[in-house]
Amino acid sequence: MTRKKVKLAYITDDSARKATFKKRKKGLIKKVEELSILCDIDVCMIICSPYDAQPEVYPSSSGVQRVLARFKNMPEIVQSKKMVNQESFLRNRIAKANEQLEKQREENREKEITRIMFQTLMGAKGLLGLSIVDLKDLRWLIEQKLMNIKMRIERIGGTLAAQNCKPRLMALAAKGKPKSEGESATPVGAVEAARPPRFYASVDGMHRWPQWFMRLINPQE
Amino acid sequence: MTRKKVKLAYITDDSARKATFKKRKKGLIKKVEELSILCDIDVCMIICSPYDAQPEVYPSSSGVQRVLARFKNMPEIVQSKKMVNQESFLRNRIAKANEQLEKQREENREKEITRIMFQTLMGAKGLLGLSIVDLKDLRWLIEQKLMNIKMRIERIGGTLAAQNCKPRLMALAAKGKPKSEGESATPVGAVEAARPPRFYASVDGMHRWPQWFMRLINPQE
DNA sequence: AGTGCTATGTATAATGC
DNA sequence: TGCATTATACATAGCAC
Repeated sequence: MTRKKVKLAYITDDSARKATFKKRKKGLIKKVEELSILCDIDVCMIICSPYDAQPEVYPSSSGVQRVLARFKNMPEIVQSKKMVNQESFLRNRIAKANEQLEKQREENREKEITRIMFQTLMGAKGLLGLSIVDLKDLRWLIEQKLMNIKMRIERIGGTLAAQNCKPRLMALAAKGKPKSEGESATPVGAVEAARPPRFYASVDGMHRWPQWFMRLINPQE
Repeated sequence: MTRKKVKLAYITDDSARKATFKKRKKGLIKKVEELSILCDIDVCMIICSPYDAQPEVYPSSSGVQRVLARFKNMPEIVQSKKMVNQESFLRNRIAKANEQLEKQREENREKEITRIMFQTLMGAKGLLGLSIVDLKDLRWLIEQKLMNIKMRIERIGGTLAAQNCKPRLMALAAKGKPKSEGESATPVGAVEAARPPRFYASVDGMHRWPQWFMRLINPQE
C-alpha cells in the first residue's frame, strides 16, 4: 500500500478518476470553507462534473450571485486598502447576518403566505374559515384575474365556452397532506370535488410539469 | 516550533490572517487546478479579498463565464436553496445534506412552482406568455374556485352583487421592497389595472396583512 | 512587509470489504 | 459500486531572517 507520488495528468481509469474526484471535491470544498472562515473572505466556486446531476456550488446559489456581482463591480475595488480589523469584521458580519436573516424571513413568509393562499384557492378548504367580507375580497380578486384572462383570450382571437373547457391540467403542485374524513364531501355538483393536488409523475419517477409551468419557470427557453 | 491544530475560526491577528490567506489561497488554487486536470472537470472559483486589488479568478475570466453559463443552464438550480452554512461548517454536514438534497430540492420546487402560479394569477403578468390552451386551463381552474366561493357565500346567506364588491384588500403578498409610504387612502377604483402586488406597509415598517391572511396563517388565533 | 525552513496536521491513493 | 482504513504525500503554522 505504498502511495505513489501524484502525477498531474488526466486519470484514464474511469473508476479511479471518479473516486479521486469525489474525494478531492470534498476536500476542496472544505478548504474553501476554511479559507472563507479563517480570513473572512468572499469566495465562490462552481464545480460542473459528469458525476453529479447538479453542479456543486459554494457557498450557495445566492452566494455565487453575490460574489459574482462583486466580481463584476471590479472598477469600484480601487479602494482596496481597507483592512479588516477585528471590530469592523464583527460589525460587518453582524450586518451581513441581519441582512440575510431579514431577507430569508421575508422570503419564507412570502412563500408560506403564497402557499397557503394558493391552497385556499385550489382546495377550497380554508374558505370555511372566511367571513363574508373576506370572501368578497377573494371573489373580487379572482374576478379581476378572470377578466384579465378573458381579455387575453379574446385578444388572441379564441372563442371559448366555459362549458367546453377540457383542461389537460389534471393535478397541481402541493404537498399531499391527508385530509380529515369530515370534509371529504365537497358539494360542487357537476364539477369534480376538490382534492389535494399532487405532482405529475412519469415513468422514470421524475416530476413532470405542464408546459406552461415550464415556460413560466424558464421564460427564456 | 510545534504546530498547533488550527481552530476553525476567524483569525484575529491581522498579519497572521494575511499570511494564512496568502498561503491558503495559493494551495487552494493549486488544488482546484489539480482537480480540473486529474478528472477533467469544469471548475471555476472567485476569491474576493481585501488583500488583492483584483479578485483572484480561476481559471480565467472567460473560464468563469463559461462555467457560469453552464451553471445557469441548469434550471433546477434556481430553486436549490440548499446551502452550506458559511458560519458554522461541519464536515459531516456535507454527507447529510447530500442525503437530503433530493428531498429538499423537491420541496423547494413545489414552493417555487406554487409561488409562480400564484403570481401568475395575481399579477396577470405571466399570462402574456400563455397559449389559448394554457389559458383555458387557467380559466377553468379559476372558475372552479370561483364557483366554490359563490356557493360558500350563498350557504352563509349573504347576497352579493359582483359590482358592489368593495374590497378592502388592496395589495397582496409578493416579492419586493415594502413601500414605507402610509397608504391610508384606499383608491378603490372599480376596476383597476392589475399592477405588481406588494406588501402592506405600516408606520413601524413591519409588514401588515389583511385579517383573513392572518387567520389563514394562524388558524388557532 | 516578504522570504524560506521544518515539524506536524491533513488530504488522499491504494487497498480491502 | 461505494464505504472504511491506513500509510504516505502534501499543505501549512510557526518561527527566523
